[in-house]
Amino acid sequence: MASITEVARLAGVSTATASRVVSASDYPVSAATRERVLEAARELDYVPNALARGLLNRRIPVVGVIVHDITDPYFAEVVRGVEDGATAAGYLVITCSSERDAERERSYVRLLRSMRAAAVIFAGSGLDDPQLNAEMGRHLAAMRAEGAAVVHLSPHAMGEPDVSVDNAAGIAAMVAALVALGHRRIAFLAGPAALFVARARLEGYRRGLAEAGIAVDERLVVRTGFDREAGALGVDALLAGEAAFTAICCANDLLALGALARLAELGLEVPRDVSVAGFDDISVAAMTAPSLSTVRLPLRELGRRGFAHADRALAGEPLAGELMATRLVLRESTGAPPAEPLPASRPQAATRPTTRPTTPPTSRTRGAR
Amino acid sequence: MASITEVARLAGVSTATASRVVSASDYPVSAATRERVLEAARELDYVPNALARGLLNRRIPVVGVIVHDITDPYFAEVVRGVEDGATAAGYLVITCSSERDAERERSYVRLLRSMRAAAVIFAGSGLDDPQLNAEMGRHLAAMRAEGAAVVHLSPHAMGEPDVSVDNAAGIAAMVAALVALGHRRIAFLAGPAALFVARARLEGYRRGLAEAGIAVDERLVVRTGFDREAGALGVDALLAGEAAFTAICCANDLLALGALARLAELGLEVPRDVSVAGFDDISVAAMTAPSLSTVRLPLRELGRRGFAHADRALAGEPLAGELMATRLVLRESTGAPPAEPLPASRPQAATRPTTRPTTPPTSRTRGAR
DNA sequence: CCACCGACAGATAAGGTTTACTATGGGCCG
DNA sequence: CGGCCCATAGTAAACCTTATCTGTCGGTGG
Repeated sequence: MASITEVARLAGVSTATASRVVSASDYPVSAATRERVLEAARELDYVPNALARGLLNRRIPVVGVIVHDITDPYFAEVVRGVEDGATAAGYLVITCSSERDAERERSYVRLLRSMRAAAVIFAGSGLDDPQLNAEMGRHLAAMRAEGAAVVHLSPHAMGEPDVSVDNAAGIAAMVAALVALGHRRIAFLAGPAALFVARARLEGYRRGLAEAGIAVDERLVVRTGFDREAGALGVDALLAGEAAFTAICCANDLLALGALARLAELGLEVPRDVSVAGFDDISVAAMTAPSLSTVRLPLRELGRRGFAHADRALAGEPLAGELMATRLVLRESTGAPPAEPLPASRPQAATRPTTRPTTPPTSRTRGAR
Repeated sequence: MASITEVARLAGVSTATASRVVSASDYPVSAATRERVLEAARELDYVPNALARGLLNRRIPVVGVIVHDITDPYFAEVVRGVEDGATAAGYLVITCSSERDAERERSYVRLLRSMRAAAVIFAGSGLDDPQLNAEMGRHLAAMRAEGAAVVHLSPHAMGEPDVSVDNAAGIAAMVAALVALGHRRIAFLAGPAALFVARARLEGYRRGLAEAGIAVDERLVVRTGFDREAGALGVDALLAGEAAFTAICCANDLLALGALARLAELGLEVPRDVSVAGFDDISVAAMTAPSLSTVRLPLRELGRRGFAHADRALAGEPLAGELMATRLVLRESTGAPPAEPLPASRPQAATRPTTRPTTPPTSRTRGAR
């Protein structure tokens, strides 16, 4: 592997001169010398050693993005947005998928710190775990002190996100849309209680109902996970409960997709028997049957602005938080409420078969419930 | 930012001794000294500088994964598999999304080379572009010469992939399944002609038909892109043609999803009027209406084995190519062929409306065609 | 009792790059 | 015609870590 020393020797100049040419410094070098150096570099297939450069600059042009799960379309979109910005600015993007494991997240942050990454962008929301957050807080403070940028794109333990989406307003708008369709009894699959972003969305649900003058029935608020399986379980929990509902509003699309699948299994038709709404508008949402009413988040743009924020921080420019608007997307899964709300008084409707029935679910009529 | 020099000074030892302790070398250090050093490191919140280490080792514990598009679920799965292996082995994963831009891919490879990445894994297939591949070939040869591992998970210009999936056999199996259902006239949406993986799949299509004793009707082989939009266009092209077909086999799931959407728009029912099959089994495939018959690829495992291959290469162990089997997944989009094959003699069925009609597509009966 | 060995610690070079500082001319102003 | 500045080139230090080599000291075998 050719080093700059060899390039310099071949060109018959000092390493300093060679460095000035290949690193495009503004130090004056005569045209003839420059050409000789470039020729030598080409000859030797010289590629500068980013490690040596980084060692000197105390920083390497890399930004790390920490996501919960790279196979989740939400995060994939955000990462892509970060890449848009970062690549244009000459940075390389390192995607770190924590698999929702705090230990792994911590070790990624440590690794990024050890390689002097210029910035760390947290795409996902933090968990409310005091001990964990204390240690993470120390790490992040140290990174900032060392000149790196730290950006949060979702609510987290250390406070408000730097760039984010108005989660609460988005859910409130969806609740308002459901109310406009005639719903008064709207259930909410709230996601994990410890996840800050889920809290923000629950807050939006409460606000939406409050603005419509509807009291919150706590029995209709179901704590769940954040994936499809959790959506199915949430439906089961609602059907097993006593509180009536005509619509299910979900804290994210994956929950809604799970709810749709479970409702179909139970022979309930959407939106005739119950309306279902999601949040995020991941690309699948338009392709299900029925297609999913949801709230579109500008995820790619979120990633772009997240990087832009980091870039400004690195340049020492003044920073301001940003909150991006969401957009309501009404598709087929929402409609007018049924004459008679769920759940009907059939407790076994809520027991979940452990294996999927081999016969396709028969379409039950409402009267059958 | 504390360096090992400061740790050593605080502990009252030389940098050499401090290094031996913090880098877990097997050089003997007395227990008392070791404890003093560890205490000092804790005190100063010392994090070793990966750049300095890499400069010395001529390699940094990072593997780069080059994908076409990180938002494509296919690649997201593969990346996750690579991460599984890499994280366990102490490597950090850099995901590089080339956005199918050759220039960007080249610049990523250059960047990875410049930071002395231990390995580069190409998740996607190469394009048949001789000039481009010549230059890429030089880069990769240089990287290998410098001790880095280069792994291909799909067919590419430089020959067979190192670890891959049996694309041809998978498609052939799907063709056989369609034949078993009674289909004889099976169309194929083949993807981009220049993409090596698309060629392998086309080859599988030909083989499948040959094994069933069916001659290939070249009019039924449609060159397309590799995304949903291309699937819709492929359906249009088939309907505009003269050759009869009762099934559409697609080179990937995104094409099949596009085909399903377009067929629904045209009022054709799947599988009653025509069967549709995909390839990859991305997670959406199970959630569409009708759900998609497809071929499951062990994508996450592909990523894992891809890393394992790189790891062996770095350890200097002997290497052997691996070809992983696929699995047929028959869902709702395939069935017995209709009595009368498509296309019916209505040429305007193939003209695509530029905007989606505002009224939902009415369900036309077969007799209406 | 001496030579040697093992356990441990320190000094130093090397890895590749950039940059502040130094050096050498030639041209220009006085 | 001499001093000075500018353009250009070279020298060497610094970034941080680790491996190699050297040194010391207590102990052990002959």
